Amino acid sequence: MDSSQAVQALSALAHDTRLALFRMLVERGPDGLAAGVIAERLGMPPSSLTFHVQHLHRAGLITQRRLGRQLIYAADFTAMNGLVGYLTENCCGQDSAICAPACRPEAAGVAARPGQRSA
Amino acid sequence: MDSSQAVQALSALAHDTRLALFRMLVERGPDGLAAGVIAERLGMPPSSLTFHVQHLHRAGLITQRRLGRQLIYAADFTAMNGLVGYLTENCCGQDSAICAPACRPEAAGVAARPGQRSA
DNA sequence: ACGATATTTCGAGGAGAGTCGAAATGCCGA
DNA sequence: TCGGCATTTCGACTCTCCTCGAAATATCGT
Repeated sequence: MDSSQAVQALSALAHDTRLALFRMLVERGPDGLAAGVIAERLGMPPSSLTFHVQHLHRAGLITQRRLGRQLIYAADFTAMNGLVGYLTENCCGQDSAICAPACRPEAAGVAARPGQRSA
Repeated sequence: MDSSQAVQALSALAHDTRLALFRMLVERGPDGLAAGVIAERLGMPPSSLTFHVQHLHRAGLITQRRLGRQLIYAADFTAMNGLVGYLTENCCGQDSAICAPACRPEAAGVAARPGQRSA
């Protein structure tokens, strides 16, 4: 991931609606969610949803697949992975460790602590 | 860090100039850099620099302190820490590990590979 | 083939971001 | 106190983002 890709991904996530949308897809996992369902949950007209979904798609943060007459969107964990990696390596200090809360081995084992993923 | 703060931080970082500015401050470390120096390095007029620097400051990503007649800006690692933590916990899947490249113990040792921090 | 459903594309409008020169503010040295 | 340097504030402009209704496209069931 280069800095231009990072800016695109950051920009895609830097909006209330889109961050909520992305988190919804992350929670849902690989199954993803149909555009209509997302629009309804977010309470916005279909055309507005398309705008945001495309923004995230262009940034490579979500995937799109067709299921009958529905379009299913799902979070692309690999891409998010890349973004977090970029931020950690380029924006968290050279001697690392300064900013590595995501790197606590304990956290990996426990994972998905109920209290933290409030939605 | 709540989602509104995350959006503000992401938005602050979601711009070529500001991402470059922030990375410059990260490289520089706690000593920080004077506004004038940053403006010169980035090749932009002082008033434009102020605009971007304030954006990052409002988002809590950088600190400001006065040194004589200069204003020194420095990266706030705690804030960046918070952002990366937020993204890891809320946008990387509940069973974590899915998106934890920042968690390779080896990476911590190597860190800041010269080739990566190009611009 | 036809009607219904799901979603996108198009077009227009308003709101906010980004840019920069000129003027104002804050701080230093003499 | 006065001139000069470092930086911010102000004002105006352009450009892109966001929003949403209406029309177009794609797929399914009959």
